[in-house]
Amino acid sequence: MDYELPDGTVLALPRDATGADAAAAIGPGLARAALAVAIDGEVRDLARPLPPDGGRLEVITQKSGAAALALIRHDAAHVLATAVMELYPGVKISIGPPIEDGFYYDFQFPDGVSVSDADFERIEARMREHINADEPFVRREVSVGEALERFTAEGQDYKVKLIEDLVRDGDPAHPLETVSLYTNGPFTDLCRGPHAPSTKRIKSFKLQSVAGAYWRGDARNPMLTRIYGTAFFSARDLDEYLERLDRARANDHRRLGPQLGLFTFSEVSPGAAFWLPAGTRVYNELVALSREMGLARGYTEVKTPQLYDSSLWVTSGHWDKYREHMFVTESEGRTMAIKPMNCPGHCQLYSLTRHSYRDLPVRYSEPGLLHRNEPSGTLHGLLRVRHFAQDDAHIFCTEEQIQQEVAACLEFAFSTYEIFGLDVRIELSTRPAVRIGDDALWDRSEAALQQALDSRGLPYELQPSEGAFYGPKIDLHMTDSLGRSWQLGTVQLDYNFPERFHLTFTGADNSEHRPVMIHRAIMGSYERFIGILLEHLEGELPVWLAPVQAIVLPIADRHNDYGIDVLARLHDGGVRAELDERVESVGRKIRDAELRKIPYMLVVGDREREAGEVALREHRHGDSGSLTVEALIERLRAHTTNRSAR
RNA sequence: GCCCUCUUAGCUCAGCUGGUAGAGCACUUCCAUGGUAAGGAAGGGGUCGUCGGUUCGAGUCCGACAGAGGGCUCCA
Repeated sequence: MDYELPDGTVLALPRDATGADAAAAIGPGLARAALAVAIDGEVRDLARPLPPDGGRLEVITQKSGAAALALIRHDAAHVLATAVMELYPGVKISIGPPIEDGFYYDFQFPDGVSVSDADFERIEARMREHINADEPFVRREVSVGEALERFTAEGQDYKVKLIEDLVRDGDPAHPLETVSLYTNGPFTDLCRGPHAPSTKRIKSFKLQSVAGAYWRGDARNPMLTRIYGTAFFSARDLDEYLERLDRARANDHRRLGPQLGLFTFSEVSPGAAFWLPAGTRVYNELVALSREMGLARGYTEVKTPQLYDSSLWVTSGHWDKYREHMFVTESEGRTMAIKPMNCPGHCQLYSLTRHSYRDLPVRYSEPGLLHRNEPSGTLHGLLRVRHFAQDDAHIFCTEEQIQQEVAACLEFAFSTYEIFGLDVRIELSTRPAVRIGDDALWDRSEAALQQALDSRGLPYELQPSEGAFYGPKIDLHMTDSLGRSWQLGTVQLDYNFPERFHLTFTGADNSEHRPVMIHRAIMGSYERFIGILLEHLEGELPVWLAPVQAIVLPIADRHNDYGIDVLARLHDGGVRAELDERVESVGRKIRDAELRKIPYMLVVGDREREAGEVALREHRHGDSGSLTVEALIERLRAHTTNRSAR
């Protein structure tokens, strides 16, 4: 049988040769290093015979990157289960896959038994014994009946359910006859594989956390105990990874926010930030940016009420679908609810006046305060809150205008992200199974979104049937410091609200027509955006956004008067500046300003007073020489006007 | 909402198997008047998240509640 190697040479092997044979045929060093082989990209155990029809063959070693890591992490998950089975008799096992940075295994512990990270040491010790014992992973194919019998006898209900599902979900034309089992030491698991040859290949591992996870990811199912861990080919790689996590934690916005005096939280209002003066300045700058950019793009700002009679929510459909997430109150016998979104208010506003086709598109924007009663367990710093505002807008247009409006939204969005150097991930979500509107309408609207993306040459991930029931959408995502993905922007087509609110415009034919609505946000919520931005910039806000742009640092008390003079001129020049009048050494004042990440530090002493200048020190850059206050203001103004980095 | 964990001074954290609270930073005052990341000294500050229980005695053990953290589900 002939196999093509990555370098293009062809390897001829006898029938029934295994992956290990292939590696050995290439070289003895490779045979020792081999973990698995990939045939046409499919990773297989070394011990398995190669597929008889040949193909591209690649030997997987620890240098193979993600594929190799996934292999030993999967191995580690099995070793974890091995240790847990031994230490906790009666435990039920479910699944244990490798994931992005590690692996997990889900268990159901016997009643009254719980596991916490305090138990990790004991579990890890047992795992280490199995790794040091160099136990081979042995694959065996058994009949479905035998596997069911085995796991039923062992009381492993979840494994039984998994096999039953495999049978049920299989192709009826070719019913599933066998499943594969992997054995390492005393442990045998239902597993598709592949695995490395033996447990010894796991060079370095660590259990990280324990969490609850619903069986099959369904909240109606029992909650299992998930143990997370990670594994690497060397202790050094593991240490590096853990250090990277630590650094990421230092850039967590929940740490940076209070540290930089931007915002803080209090248990008297869970899920709502208290914005300190410095943070409020940042927040207001972002609102100003959105306002300025919207003005240039034909948006008009509106203000709509916070509180609405329940009848409005009945009309919008929120009362049926979203009520438990709304804050509801009573007044004079009427049931009122605080808005969780601006759209119903904007529809109401649109419907209060008549509209001609000549006026479309109408683009209402409003940084309105929203409240959503998010479940307590989902709250997360600024990234998931109950009280927030969005750079929200609703566009009412004709069907013919959809494409151009969506394209304009994307232009708006990417012009915004560019200012911050954010690299967003784009998702296009199409029609869900349960939806309103006929398929021709969906065809057109999905095509409009797709064309808008294509015309800008933007790569996107298709999310089939993930659209809203009222229309398809484009979502724009960013990751936080720990790699978790959060939605910032969104562009959603909506045929539903115009219908429910009986929105109309008078067409050229002098009859009434239904407009289409586009919901769009770019930064998303200002709260979330600031959180993501802080993590992305490691707390170093650009000069135009910095709460304090410059701080004057007099060298000694006798320079305070000159400092006051400089400060006044900076304020006159529109610079957000402070003066450090404390009785401290200049070294100390510099250190404190550096820690506050203030972009410009202005040291003033005898020389500067004499020359009528300031000595400029830039955050992270150090001494930048002296210049006049006017020159400095000019420089700051330039950065602020074009919102450049520094 | 569900699972596990955590909650000690403004912040970061010590406090062994229960005997009655401690450090660094910050803050206040005083001295030093300093040239690019911490000058020195003294001092103030905590009903140990809340409520209840066990105990002669609870920051320390148990329970409930609240908030936070990591996940899961959810995010129309």
